[in-house]
Amino acid sequence: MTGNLTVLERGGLRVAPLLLGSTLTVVRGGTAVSVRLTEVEAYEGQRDPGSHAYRGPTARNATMFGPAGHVYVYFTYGMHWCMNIVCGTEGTSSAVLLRAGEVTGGLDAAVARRGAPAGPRLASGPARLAQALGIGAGDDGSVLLPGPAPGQDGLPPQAPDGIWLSGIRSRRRPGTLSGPRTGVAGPGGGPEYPWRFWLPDEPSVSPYRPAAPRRRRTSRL
DNA sequence: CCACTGATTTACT
DNA sequence: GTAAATCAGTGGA
Repeated sequence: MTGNLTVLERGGLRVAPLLLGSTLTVVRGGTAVSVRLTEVEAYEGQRDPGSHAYRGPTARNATMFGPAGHVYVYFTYGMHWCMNIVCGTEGTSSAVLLRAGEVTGGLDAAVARRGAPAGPRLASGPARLAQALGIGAGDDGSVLLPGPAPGQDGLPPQAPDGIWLSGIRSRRRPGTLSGPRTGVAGPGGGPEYPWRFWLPDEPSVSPYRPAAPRRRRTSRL
């Protein structure tokens, strides 16, 4: 199974459910961590009020406007990194946010990075997933490589640094669930955009949470 | 279990 | 100036 990633060009909304159950492996400095994806969200560029690309290209979202098969990584809330896979044709700014997964390889490294015990919460939530994988500053724009990483599935080890995706489906798995996106403010977070997808009966799937009500931050008197 | 709060920085208005 | 595709901790039921 070589991994043909041309399916990503179909766009995030079509691709998101196909990513469920696939395996993402990140190799950094000789350490590999793998997750089996259980929860994702699609973002559809300038036609999607919930997307970072809704108001057009900026320095931050530039990678989203590039070709499919690259990684869009953004920093938010002053401390968290989140990871997307860019989909669609170049210029459409479509992407899929990777929200949760089950750690299937490199458990010790994932536990060390997270500073949390092994268990279903280790990579449950987009920031936890990115942290477990070692994704952060400098990974935005990285290329996604097809197929299992070297060292997996009987391949010889000694993988160079890289991000691999294997096992993407060509058809949506029956029983796949969907609903409104988590933490998205405004109309993009409503039921008109049920673009969050997850697998049933997976403990790593994060609980749904509506956008946080605006909390007063300055001048508390 | 649930509700609420602080953390902490960037990008954009 | 302010909101942000979040998370960990606290306190209460």
